[in-house]
Amino acid sequence: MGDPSLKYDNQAISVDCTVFGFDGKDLCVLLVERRRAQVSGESDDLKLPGSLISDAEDLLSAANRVTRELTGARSIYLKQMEVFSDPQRVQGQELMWINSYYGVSLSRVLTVVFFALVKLDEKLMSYVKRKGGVWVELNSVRQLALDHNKILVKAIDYLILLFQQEPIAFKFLPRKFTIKQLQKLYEVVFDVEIDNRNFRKKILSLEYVQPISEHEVMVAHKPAQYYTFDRKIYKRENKRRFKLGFVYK
Amino acid sequence: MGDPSLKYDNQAISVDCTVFGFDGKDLCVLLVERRRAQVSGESDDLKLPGSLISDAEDLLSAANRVTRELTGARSIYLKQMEVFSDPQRVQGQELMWINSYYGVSLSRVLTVVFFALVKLDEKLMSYVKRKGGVWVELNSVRQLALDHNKILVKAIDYLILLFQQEPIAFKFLPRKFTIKQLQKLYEVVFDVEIDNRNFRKKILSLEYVQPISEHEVMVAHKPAQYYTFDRKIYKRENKRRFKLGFVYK
DNA sequence: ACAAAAGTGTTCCTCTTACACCCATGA
DNA sequence: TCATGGGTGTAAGAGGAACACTTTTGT
Repeated sequence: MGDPSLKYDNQAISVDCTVFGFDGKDLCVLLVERRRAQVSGESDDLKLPGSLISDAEDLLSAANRVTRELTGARSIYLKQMEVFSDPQRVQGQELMWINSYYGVSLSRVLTVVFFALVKLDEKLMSYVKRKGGVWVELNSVRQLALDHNKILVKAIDYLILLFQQEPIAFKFLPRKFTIKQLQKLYEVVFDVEIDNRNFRKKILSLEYVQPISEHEVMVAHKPAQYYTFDRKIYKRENKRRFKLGFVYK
Repeated sequence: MGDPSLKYDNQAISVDCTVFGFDGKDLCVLLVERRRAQVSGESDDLKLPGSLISDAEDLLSAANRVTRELTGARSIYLKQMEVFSDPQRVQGQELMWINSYYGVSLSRVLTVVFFALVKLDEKLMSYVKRKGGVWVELNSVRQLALDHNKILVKAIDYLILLFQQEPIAFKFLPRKFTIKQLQKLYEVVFDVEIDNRNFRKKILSLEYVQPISEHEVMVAHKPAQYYTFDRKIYKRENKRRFKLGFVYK
């Protein structure tokens, strides 16, 4: 038997999702209002969408359930990020709220944070609005419920890291996009200005970014070429050749 | 109240630790024998060290507890990796074993995998041996208990990824090491051969790897210079300048 | 003197940077 | 015709890759 001085019961697990979107200008995160009718007076506040998980589901399914309910989208890019496990992370009023909301009586809740990326199109925006979600530009996020500010900070770091490891930029953009849109996205994520000639060269050298025979229409300037991300080519070309670059600087 | 069709009870969380070490020649992982006196006949098999977590501890503390018990070492590099949450990941005999071992009755167990690196010195080796742990060279790992082979595969991927992001190589090596030792480590991790002239140049260009006034002794060849990892310089120099390299290839 | 591993330099090539002007369109 | 953003080329520099011989020690 395990160490008898330890107790192994009464813990619950939730998922919280940090859903990011790019509106062409800024990075936004999806938040929901916490309904706290049961809890005394305080004004409602914002939190990341989340849920306790049920006996039968794994974490990814739970995260899919949460994001689907709020956005209507079925195939969202989702990645497990980190577990927040401080036994004191939820207590007092916060814990009471969870217990009353879910009809349970837990003494602690661990949360597994998922990281999600969506394309912010009209359809999705209006679905989210109907469901009570709000998109908040990252620099405008104020105090969130629970420890969700802390979670968001880590998720932003993780976003920047992932951008360097996988071509996830395209998860943010419509199927057809211009190089300028892509550049703007990189500029926002890394908070830098990028020379567009160099950026073009770089992107055009990636074989998995393919021009399509379509241009912008109805714009008061030279219409931009549309490009598309070719997943098949990416998968094929993705063997990187040997370089000493893997030695950490 | 949450979706009343879901049930939120009877779940437990464990940590499992993939502890890696480098013996100068190979990468090894720390395994323990599962004692299964209670379970019928089968021969004991190997697993990753782990434990259910208790009500009062967070995950990192639990991982520290597990690794400390087995290695005697107090300050081990530990990093949370991934949660394995398939509701069916542990069932039947495996689940019975957990329930009888810990004196609980759970219907599922999630596990949070931690990733750990240690310096394989004499003291640690003998402590581990006394505690019943074994170091197994990565290519010699056979069938493990539970889903631990799956976990190990992910942990190895993660090791390779981390090597490119942080200078964790030094966590494997003694305080003073030779460039050849460091090179061998990179060769094993990335499974490549590295030209030693180029590798030297690269390492000597890193200001945080400092020569000390000490050389190998009692070797039947030109004694190698010892170097050391200077954490302070690393922290200071760690602002990388802007490069388009962040655009994913 | 020999075996064994440490240590050293140069050339070529690729990738990154910095930088300024013309082009196509709608209004 | 003008305002707006799209699209283009070149030269200089930094870093990575390929490559073979000399040095220092113990035996």
